[in-house]
Amino acid sequence: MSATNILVGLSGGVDSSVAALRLREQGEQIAGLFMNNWEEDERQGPCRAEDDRKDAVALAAKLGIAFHSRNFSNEYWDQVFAHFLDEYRAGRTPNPDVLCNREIKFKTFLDTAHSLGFSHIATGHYARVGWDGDTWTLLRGVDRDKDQSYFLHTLGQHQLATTLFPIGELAKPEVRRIARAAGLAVHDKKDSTGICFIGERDFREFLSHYIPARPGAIVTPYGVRVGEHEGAMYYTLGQRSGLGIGGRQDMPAEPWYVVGKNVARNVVYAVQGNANDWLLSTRLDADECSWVSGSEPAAEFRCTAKTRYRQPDQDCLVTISGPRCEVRFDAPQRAVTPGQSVVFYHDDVCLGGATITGSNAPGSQLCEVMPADGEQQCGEVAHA
RNA sequence: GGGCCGUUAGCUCAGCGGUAGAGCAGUGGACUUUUAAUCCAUUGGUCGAAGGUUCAAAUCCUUCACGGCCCA
Repeated sequence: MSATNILVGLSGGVDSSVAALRLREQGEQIAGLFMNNWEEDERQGPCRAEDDRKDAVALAAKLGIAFHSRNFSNEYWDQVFAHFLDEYRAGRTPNPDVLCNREIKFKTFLDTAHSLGFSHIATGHYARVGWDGDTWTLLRGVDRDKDQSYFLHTLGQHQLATTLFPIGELAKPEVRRIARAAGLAVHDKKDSTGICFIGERDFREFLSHYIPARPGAIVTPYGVRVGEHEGAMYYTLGQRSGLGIGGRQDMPAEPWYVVGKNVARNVVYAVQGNANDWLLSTRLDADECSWVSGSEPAAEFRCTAKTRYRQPDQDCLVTISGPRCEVRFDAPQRAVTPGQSVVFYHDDVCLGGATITGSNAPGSQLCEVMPADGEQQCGEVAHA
């Protein structure tokens, strides 16, 4: 690769550090940019973003490259977080990191790089960019366990043409080994998890700062009140923890799972057993289809898909209709959740994805099949 | 008024002479750049109360309290 002018997104973690290191060793002209996209409440505790920033600064110094810093928190709030909250209010379960990549890392950051005179950007994602002689392709990271292509499925030709993923060919242990060999202080830094830029949180507590609690009933699909929740929008399909439902007479001693919810009536439906039928679906509907190549592979095609991150690929048939698509799975899927992304693959190639709007899981039909008398049942159970 | 059954961790229950267990819930950790799931670990009880029998009682006896059912 000829010498290009690359701006590397530095997070202060191992992955982006090694990404920068590799480019540097390849003789590329690079600079680093650290972004701060979330203003901490900073009530107490050390500010993690500040520590990360120091790590990024130290790395840039060690590599002898220019260091830039930007605060995109306004953009993050407007383009990612506002939508994230709207989705929760509407009872769906959004995926902020998919949006964050589309709106911040591969838009705001990319634009910033261009305006600073850089031709390319690079990040520490576990994914690869390919060229098939005609179009750019997005490939899974070689480390199947860390692959992050799921979060990158909204990238298109424009982004991939100017993006490098220097560690996409590496496995995580190798990345750490390289970091240690190069004497990078962050070689054993813990992987960051939680929402990108926001971090690991007690999720319900975090959400409650933006969406006020609204206690209501947890009900079986048959209308039996089995517990109380803090607000239907705080729960997601398939969720077990946080329901607080103990033993009940005449019911098996199995854990309870959310199988449906009705935000308007503030009811959460729950059933016992991890893989109960109420959670299983064989097809889903999705909207906002986006294709890496720029257009859908065909009006109808077979491929594999993930309905959530780190899920094994599932065989399916996709049927396109405009911006929407329908996905039929060969085997039933558990807890297909509106708001999450369904991402399509042909082997290692990520074709694109879409936002799930609904499925044919019995539990997800509960809102509709609980009409007038259902209303009554819900009111009844409130003081049962 | 009489009879029977029950009262053990937050919840549902097991233990039925040698000073307590399970599932669920909860908590912590692992995994994980969403939310989950999953896995591992773990907190928690003066066994309704008071007497008595016994070397020893959650376990036997008596009384009381509170539930539930049945007969009048």
